[in-house]
Amino acid sequence: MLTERQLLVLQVIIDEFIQTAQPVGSRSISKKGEVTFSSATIRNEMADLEEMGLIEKTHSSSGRVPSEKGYRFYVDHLLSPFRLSNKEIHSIQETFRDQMLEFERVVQKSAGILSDLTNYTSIILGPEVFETKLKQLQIVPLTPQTAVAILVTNTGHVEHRAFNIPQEIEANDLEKMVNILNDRLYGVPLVQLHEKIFNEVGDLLKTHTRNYEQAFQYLQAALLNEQPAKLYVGGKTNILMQPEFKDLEKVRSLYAMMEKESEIVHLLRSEHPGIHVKIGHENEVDAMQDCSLITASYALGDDQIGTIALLGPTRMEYNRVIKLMNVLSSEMTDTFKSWYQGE
Amino acid sequence: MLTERQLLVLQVIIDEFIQTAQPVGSRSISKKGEVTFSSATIRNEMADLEEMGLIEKTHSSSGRVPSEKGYRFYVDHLLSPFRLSNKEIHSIQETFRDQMLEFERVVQKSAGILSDLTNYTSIILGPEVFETKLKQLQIVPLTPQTAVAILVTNTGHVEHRAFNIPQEIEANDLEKMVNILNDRLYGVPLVQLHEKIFNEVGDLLKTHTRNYEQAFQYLQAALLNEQPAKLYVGGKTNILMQPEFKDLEKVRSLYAMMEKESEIVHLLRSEHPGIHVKIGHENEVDAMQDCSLITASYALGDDQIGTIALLGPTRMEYNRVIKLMNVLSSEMTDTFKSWYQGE
DNA sequence: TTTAGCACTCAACAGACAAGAGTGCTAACA
DNA sequence: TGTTAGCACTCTTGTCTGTTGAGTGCTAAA
Repeated sequence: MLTERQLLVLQVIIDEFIQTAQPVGSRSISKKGEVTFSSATIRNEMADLEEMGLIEKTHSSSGRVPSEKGYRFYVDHLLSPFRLSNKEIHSIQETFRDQMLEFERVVQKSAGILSDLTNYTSIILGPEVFETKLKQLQIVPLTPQTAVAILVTNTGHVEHRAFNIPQEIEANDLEKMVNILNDRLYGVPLVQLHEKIFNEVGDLLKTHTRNYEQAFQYLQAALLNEQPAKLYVGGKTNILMQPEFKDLEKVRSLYAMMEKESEIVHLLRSEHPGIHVKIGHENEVDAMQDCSLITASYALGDDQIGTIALLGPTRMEYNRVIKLMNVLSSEMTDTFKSWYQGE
Repeated sequence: MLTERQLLVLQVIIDEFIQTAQPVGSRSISKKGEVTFSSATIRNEMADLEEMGLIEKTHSSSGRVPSEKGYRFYVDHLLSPFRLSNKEIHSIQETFRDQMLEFERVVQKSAGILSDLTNYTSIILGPEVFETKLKQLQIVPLTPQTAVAILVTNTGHVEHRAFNIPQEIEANDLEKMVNILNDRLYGVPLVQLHEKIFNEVGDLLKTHTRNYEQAFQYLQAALLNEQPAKLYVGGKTNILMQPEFKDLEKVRSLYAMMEKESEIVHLLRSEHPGIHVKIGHENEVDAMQDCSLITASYALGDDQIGTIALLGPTRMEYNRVIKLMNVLSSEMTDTFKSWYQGE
C-alpha cells in the first residue's frame, strides 16, 4: 500500500511528465508548491515507487518517467475530477447547436471537435445499422440494363447500390417485387431482413413474380451484401506533433494500422459500454504499444451502440480527455435521442 | 543547345538518381554500360550541365543531383517510352474487369491501384455532378417532423439529405410538390436545376401547393445546397517511405495540406485536360515545393471531367508513372463510356 | 525520520581525427 | 583539339575523446 506522500510524489511526477514529456527529477519536485520535503526525501520515495514498478528511469542517472503500470494506477486511483474551460464547453455546445439530422454529420463533427480539443487522433465508429429499421426500399432504373437500389432506414440512413438487371427479368416483375417487399418489410430491423425474407416473404414472392430466384439474388446482392461500419477519423496529423513520435518508424506503423479499417472496426466494436482506457501494451495491436486508446460508447435510441475513441501517446492528459469524452458521448446520445422522441 | 553526350550524361544522372536517391558521381557514370568515356570527361560535361542549371551539387565535393530545371528538361525531352510489365497491366485489367456500376467504387479502386503500383500518393477528384441529369427525386418521411430527400442521377449517383419539415407544411403538399418536380425536371442536368425551377416550375408549384415558399426553400436547402466534389486518396502513407521525407517537418506540412480538401479540389479542378507535370516550385502550394504533382483527366460521357493526380517527391519515376496514368485514365473513361452506351 | 553532502553515472554536446567519395585542374597524350 | 590520367583539395561521415550538467544513491549528521 502506498503512503500519502508516495501518492503525492507519484501524482506530481505523472502530472509533470504529461505536461513536459521530460523525465522529472527529485529537485524539480521538491520545488513544487504542494511539496514540503527536500529532494533527498523525495529520492527515497522515488526509489520505493520504482521498486513497485510505478515509475522508471530512462538511464541510471536520469529523472523518473511513469511506467505503464504507473499510468494504470494513476488512471484508476489518482484521477482528479477535471473542469473543462468555458471555451471548451462552448465550442462543444456550439457544434451540437445547429440542427443536424443525419448520423454522418453528427459523427463527423464529433470526431472533428474531439481531435481539435485534445490534439490527439479521434476515431469514431459509426452507428451499427443492424437494429435500425427499414423505412423504404426502392429501385430506380437507370438504363434498360441497370438500376440503383435504395434503402432508407428509420434513422434517415440511406444505402444505395447500383446493379445489373439480368435479361431474364422484366421491369414489371422487379416493380412488383419491390412493392411486396415494401409492404411486408416495413419496420423490420435490418439485421432480421435476411431471415424475414426467406421465411415469410419468399413464398409470396415466388407466386407473384417469374424468375423469382434470379431477381431476388440480385436484389440481395445489391442491398444486403455489405454494410460496412464507417469510421470517422479526425486529426490524423496530430500524432505527428507528439514528441514521442519523432521516430518515423513508429509513425509509419501506426499509420499503416489506421489504414486497415476493418481491424479498427473490430477493435472498437468489441468494447463494452462505458469508458475504457487501454494503456500501452494493454493494447493488443503491435503498432499501438506506445499509445493509449480511450474508448467510450454512445447510444442511439434504446441500445444501439457506437464507439468513440481517442488515440494518443501513453503520456496523455487522461483526466481532461476522459471528461471530454464523457461530455461528447452524452451529447451525441442526447442528439440521437431527440430524433427518436419525434417518432 | 546540348550535345549528344551531354544528353546522355544528363539522362544517366537523372535515371540513376531516381533509382537510388543518392548524388551520382562521375566514376559511377563512367562504369555504366552505355557510357564509353572516362570519368574525367564526364566531369567536364557535368561542369557544363551544372553551369546550365540542369544539375546541382549538394556540397562542393559531392556527386550531382538533378535540379528542378533538370527534371523539367528530362520530362520534356528525355522521357523514354515506357513499357509496363505484364504484372502491372494484369493488375489494372483485373481491377476493371469485375463489373462496377458506381462511380464511387470505380474511382476508389482506381485510386487504390494507382498508389499501389507507384508507391506514391494518389488523389482522385470525383466526377463533377453538374452535367449529370436528374433521374428521380424523392422524399421519404421519417417522423412527422423530419424527412429525407433523395436525388438520383442518370449516372447512378445518389444524394440524400435529411431535413426538418416545417410545421406549416402538410405531407400532402410535399408530395404534390415532389410529383410536379419529378414530372418537370426529369432529365434536367443538375447544374440547370436551380434556374429551371425558378423559371419554369416555380409558377406551377405556386398554384398547386400552399406555403410554396417555405416548402420550396426547405427542399432547396436540402438538396441543392452543396454537392462537394469528393476526393479519393490512396496510399497516404507511401509518402513516409520516401527518403526525402525523413524530415518530419515536411511530412507534417504535407499532411496538413492534404487535410484541406477544398484547397486540393480547387487545385485539381483548375487543370486542363491531358497530362500535366508540375515539378517542385512549379507548384504554388508551399508544402508541395519538394514534390511533383502529375495530373491527368478522365472523361465521362461527352465532356465531363474529373482529375486523377499523383503526388510524390520531385525524384519521381516520371516515365513509368506517366504511362501508368495514361492507361488508368483511359481505362476509367472507357468504363464510364460503357455505362452511357447502354442508355 | 529527515536532510545535507558527496561521489558516481550517464546523456548530450563539442572538438579532433581518419577514411572515403567526389571534384576541379593541369599536363600529357592521340 | 578533344580526351584522359593523376593529384591536390573539399566535404561528409563515422568514431573517439573529453567536458559539462542533471540527477541519482548512499552515508552521516541533525
